[in-house]
Amino acid sequence: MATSKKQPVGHNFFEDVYAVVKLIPKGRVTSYGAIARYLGTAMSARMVGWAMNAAHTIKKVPAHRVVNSQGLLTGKHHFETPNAMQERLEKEGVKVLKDKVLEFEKRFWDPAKELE
DNA sequence: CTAATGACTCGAT
DNA sequence: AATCGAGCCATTA
Repeated sequence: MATSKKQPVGHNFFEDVYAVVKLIPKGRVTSYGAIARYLGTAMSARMVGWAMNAAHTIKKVPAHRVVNSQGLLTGKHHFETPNAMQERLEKEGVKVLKDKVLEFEKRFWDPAKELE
């Protein structure tokens, strides 16, 4: 039991990103670059976004809490519906106006600092 | 192997 | 404010 290896998810890279995203407190958001810096030099902001693309397939990651450095919901087009991302954020207490997180700096959750 | 792409970011124009 | 270019690195063709 539980000795199954060769999981379809053989990429550690993605799991690292998922782990951080899952740790984002409810009502908070973070950016791709922040996650990238926390994971290290082997990571780049683009890769985080790329990992999220796979994450949406798995659907176990609160990708709606990840936005770009401007607080814009850049990935909303990758959700089931373009509104899904905003709806979920508002549902958690994060106000979004025109695809942008309000009080982004206050909502911003930096893993490099919070997990320090 | 090379080339192109991407849910990014920053600085310059 | 808007646009462009370069850096970034994994994934795919």
